[in-house]
Amino acid sequence: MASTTRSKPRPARDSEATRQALLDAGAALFAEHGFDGVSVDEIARRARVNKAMISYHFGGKEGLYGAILAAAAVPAAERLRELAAADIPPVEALTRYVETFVELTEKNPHFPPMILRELMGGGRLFDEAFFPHVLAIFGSIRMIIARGIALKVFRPVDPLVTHLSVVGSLLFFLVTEGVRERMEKKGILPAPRPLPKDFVAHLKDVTIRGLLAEPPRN
Amino acid sequence: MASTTRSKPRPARDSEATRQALLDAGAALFAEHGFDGVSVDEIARRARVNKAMISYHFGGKEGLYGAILAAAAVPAAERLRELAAADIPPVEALTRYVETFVELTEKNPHFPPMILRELMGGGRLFDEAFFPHVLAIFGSIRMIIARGIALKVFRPVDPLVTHLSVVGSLLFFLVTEGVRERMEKKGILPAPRPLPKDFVAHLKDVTIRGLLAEPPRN
DNA sequence: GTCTATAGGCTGATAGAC
DNA sequence: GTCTATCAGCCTATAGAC
Repeated sequence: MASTTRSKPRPARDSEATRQALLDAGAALFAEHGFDGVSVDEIARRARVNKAMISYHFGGKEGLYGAILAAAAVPAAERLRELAAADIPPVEALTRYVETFVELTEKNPHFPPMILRELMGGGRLFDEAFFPHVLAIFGSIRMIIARGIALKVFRPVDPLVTHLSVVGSLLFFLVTEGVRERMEKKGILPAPRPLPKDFVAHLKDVTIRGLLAEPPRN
Repeated sequence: MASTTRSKPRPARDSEATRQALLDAGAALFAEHGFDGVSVDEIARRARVNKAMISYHFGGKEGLYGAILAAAAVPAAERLRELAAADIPPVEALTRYVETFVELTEKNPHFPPMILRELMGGGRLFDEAFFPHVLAIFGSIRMIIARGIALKVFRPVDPLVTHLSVVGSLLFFLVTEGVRERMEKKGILPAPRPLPKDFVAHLKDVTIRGLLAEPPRN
């Protein structure tokens, strides 16, 4: 795994670096413009790599796209699934879910736009190995909410609807950071640009208040 | 406005119908696949119209796209702006905002995906006549929230962050109806598919609880 | 207003040299 | 593993007949 040690005769110079450059360039471009909005020439240029390498390493444009999606979805699904399975009080679990989600997207800011595009579009990769991971990511928070209701910590809301509203507002916030940044530069943002941590704090505050069976003392 | 009366000599057979067919077909396809994911051939085929008509009536693919976006954004912005300007108690205004938003998208289900794609993407049409309307749509709810805070009906939350979370979850719900429909058909949806009215009810319930200065009696 | 035919550019993929 | 050269296919736009 630690790549070529530079002493053996045959193996190549830098195969892993090429792969990674393509994954990085592709993620940024696909997130911003969608699968159809990006050409393999652009990706190769940005990665400073020959475009034939996309076919060589990933079997083509679709293969690269799928690899990028999986590289982000698999670890995210794993961490969030663990969190949902752990025996943590519902309020804390919900909080940690949101924090973990944001933390994951700080490592990989291109994941939210890509997954949202997949949810909107016909669903290019929705049958393959990818779909179960999406289910895990969304299912985890749904389970946390359902558990909170079962324990009577939360009011008897609909878990499916509730998890959509929490994850939805979170995803929306994350995918629109770019617009706000651009608006701020133009000076047309009506208030200081909120940081992810501000949004997380708000979401925790308001949704917990909205869900709790026993309203907090003000 | 009532189109050709079929008696005069020169005017053409059905120009308005052609325009409308292109607007309808384009809206459906752009919403599902994005600007780059759709070819003018597909649009023309779906509209049962010759593709040269796109250039003739709208000056090209981009022109059609802009016309579709404006046709939905302009009336929406107008109605929501009125609502924000009216002197209505904050809780009711917030409720009506969400209801109006959903009602507007029932007339035009392709608007939420299109606007979300615009917000994510580099922003193809973001400088033109279109941008002010987006500002009005989002600004209206921000104003309602700010008013609620000023009147001490709502807790002193950040209006910018708060309106993002409300509109965000709403938009997310609307643009993911397609996936849930497909999942339901496959039998992999973990609960009965929530209708827009269920979601609206939930959003009203939970956000109002989360925002109110005086928590409601349970 | 509508349609056919076509131009000209760009797309993704690959064969074959190194 | 990498790169160059090249291909066939699709794309949008338009000139010109009706």
